[in-house]
Amino acid sequence: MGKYHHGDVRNVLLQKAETILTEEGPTGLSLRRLARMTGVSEAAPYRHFDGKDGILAAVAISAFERFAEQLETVAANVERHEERIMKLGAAYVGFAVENPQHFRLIFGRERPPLDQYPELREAADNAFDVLQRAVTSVDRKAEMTLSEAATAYNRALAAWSRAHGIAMLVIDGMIAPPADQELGDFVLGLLAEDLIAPNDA
Amino acid sequence: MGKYHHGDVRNVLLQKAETILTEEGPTGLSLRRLARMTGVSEAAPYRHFDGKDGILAAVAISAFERFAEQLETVAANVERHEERIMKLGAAYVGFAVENPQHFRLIFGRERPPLDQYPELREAADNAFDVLQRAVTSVDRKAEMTLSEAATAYNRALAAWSRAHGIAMLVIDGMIAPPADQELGDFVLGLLAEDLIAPNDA
DNA sequence: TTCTTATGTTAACTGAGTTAACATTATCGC
DNA sequence: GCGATAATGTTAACTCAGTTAACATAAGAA
Repeated sequence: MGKYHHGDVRNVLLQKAETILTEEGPTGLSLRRLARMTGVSEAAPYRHFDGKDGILAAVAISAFERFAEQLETVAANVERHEERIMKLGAAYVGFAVENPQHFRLIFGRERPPLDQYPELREAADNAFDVLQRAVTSVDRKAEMTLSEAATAYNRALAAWSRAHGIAMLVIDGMIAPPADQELGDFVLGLLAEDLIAPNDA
Repeated sequence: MGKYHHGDVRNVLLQKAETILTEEGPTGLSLRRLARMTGVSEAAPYRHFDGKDGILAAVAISAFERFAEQLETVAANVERHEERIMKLGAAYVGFAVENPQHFRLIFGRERPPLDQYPELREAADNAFDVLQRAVTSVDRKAEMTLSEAATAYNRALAAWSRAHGIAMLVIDGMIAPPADQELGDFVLGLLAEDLIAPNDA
């Protein structure tokens, strides 16, 4: 005789969903299990979310928001352009390492289709905007020629790719920092590796 | 009254598994469906594979092999070290773009655990060896100091990360070549972006 | 108060993974 | 050739997931 309308089911579901996602990833997240954990009937979640994708979308949205916030903070607090790119990359990888499941959720194939969740699309766009602005904005406010702009854009993409690749390989356990090195230093080292001119033959 | 022992079930299953994986990814691949497509009972696949992970492992192994082959071919046919890294990166991304589902399978979280499939581990290790050898081997066979070796290793990781990041972002639809550019040129451009010394302030 | 909406319930359907129990065919030692 | 054994196939069942329909009750507006 579960009491009807305890009024907070949606939030509780979201909360538990966060927990499960963090611990086991989207595959382990099942609506039935969620319902059981919440002490509510197995169909109840459907009153609050548009099926499994719906709940994943909700979680993904908040993940995108945290992600964007963290990047924004870093970007806002570093003056030099190069340093900003580096720190941003480190923050990018840092988020991935601290929240691997969320990172996978927002980038991977399990992410609900953006077309079907406008708020999700918005959250995603916003996060990428933060990234892009932070990377492309240069210190001096000189006007750029078209080709300079193109170069800046490509450099942004290249930087993003670099961070993304490191993040992915690290959370998938393909590469790891050597025993005597902190993760942060390791990442910064890798990011720097490409910035240093390899002007050998 | 399906005839017993038509003798090729395993291969047919693998074949169909390839097809489904290519078209829909690992989620769409179901043993029951596979069995139905093959015209065999729904439990039959379990005689040939160790459950779903087993069949995924088999597919992943062959994917790793193709991947390694393609990288090897590229690495073997380019003399200059820098050019080899570039071409290798392009091939890496090329494989991902041409076989996105396979690429995801061998790198992603759906990949069966390496611990449980020794042949899979072997295939994986082999592919990464190819990569690493190709990237770290330098033209001149000078002996390296320890710190030089460490640098070379880090540079290899950086190059790998770069290619991996581009591959991921492209197959996940996060970045795309501009309309007037071929994918290959686009990728080479991004790869080069980091190799060119950005020696501005 | 009564009508409507939101939110909860139970029960059912579908489809997946997996296993057990059983049946048939190959194959190998004799 | 023949019989034991392994390999390979079958059916039937179990569990769990997602999802929906039909129904019940609580809250709030008219």
